[in-house]
Amino acid sequence: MQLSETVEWGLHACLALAMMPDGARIPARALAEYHGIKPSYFSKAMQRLVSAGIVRSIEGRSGGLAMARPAEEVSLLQIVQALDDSGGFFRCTEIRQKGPCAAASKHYRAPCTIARVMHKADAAWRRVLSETSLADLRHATTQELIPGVSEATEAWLKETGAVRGL
Amino acid sequence: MQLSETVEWGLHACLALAMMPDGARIPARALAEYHGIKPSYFSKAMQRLVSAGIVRSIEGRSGGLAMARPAEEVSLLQIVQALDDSGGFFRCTEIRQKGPCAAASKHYRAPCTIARVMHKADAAWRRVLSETSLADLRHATTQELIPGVSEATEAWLKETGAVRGL
DNA sequence: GTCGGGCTACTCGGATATTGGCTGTCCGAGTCTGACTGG
DNA sequence: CCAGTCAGACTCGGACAGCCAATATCCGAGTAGCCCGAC
Repeated sequence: MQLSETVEWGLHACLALAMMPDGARIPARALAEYHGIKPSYFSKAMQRLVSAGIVRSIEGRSGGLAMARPAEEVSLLQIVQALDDSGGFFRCTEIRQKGPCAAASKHYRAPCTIARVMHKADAAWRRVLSETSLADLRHATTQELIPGVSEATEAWLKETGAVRGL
Repeated sequence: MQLSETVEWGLHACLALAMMPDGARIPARALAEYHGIKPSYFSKAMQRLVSAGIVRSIEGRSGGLAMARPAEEVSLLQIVQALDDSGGFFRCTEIRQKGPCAAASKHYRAPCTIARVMHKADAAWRRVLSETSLADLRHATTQELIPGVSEATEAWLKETGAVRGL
């Protein structure tokens, strides 16, 4: 089982948005091209982030995308869940109640032992992601820049005029 | 995103097998019926556990399934990975190297910050499951038995003659 | 009575359809920009 | 010179196909047990 590829896209996109100065916005098409992603499906992922209140979309001719909240108030878990949420990896279908030897459903109040362990693992996974904010990610990324990328990015943004609102 | 339903089946099946006395075996068909699962696809899940070395299959007329190893030596992670393994939930496709502003691939030795956090979350998930053995699960289950199920199970097994090899 | 052989029934294992959801694409509604026109 | 108006182009958002993997099913190869017959 694997997370949707849109999760990776959304994380990189949010990281890029969080690095832009306040008030700036960039069209989804340009953001996709910058990451080498096909824009059509990428915009669908951004839609989900918008409806989740993480990303803000500005319409119109010089519109684009921007973070809706400060990076400090956005956890990676929120991003991931907005893009690929099924309420946890493990879903207990209560098969212990389904066999020919099951008791009355009245007796199955507490979750079964298997579900408890699996949900504990799910919680551990979510915990790591909820404890990391987008600002943490941004800080770590700026600490280990790849040589030349910042300059190339700035030049590319200037050349294409993708960033607006400054 | 969600784990395959076969994971739940496999966990319950292994728990049931681990509760049987040594030397006993039960056909996959009976094990599926006991859990209220359609046998056809269930057997495919059991196949994977067999090829992973977790479950042993005895062929022939009075054949069936049994644990291949003691329950103490089987972690839940092994069961889950045998049934639904994709090498972790998050897969980094290195999109940071794919845009028009990427540097030479020589400079991307270390994993990117996003992948690092996601892999850390994956590790936390796997850790919980690797620290729980099937014997732990069996112990916890016997501590909180549902009233009447043990008796009904024993009667059903005797009635259908599903268990062999005693 | 005992041993051997063959038959039967039952098991697992893999080859084969089917379905649901993620992936990928497109076009329409809405809106901001910018220029043009009139005062 | 300035304000109002209008056309234009570009944006997001949702509706519409395609494809892959998980699901579901079936049948065949193989084996252990059991019955029968011969010695």
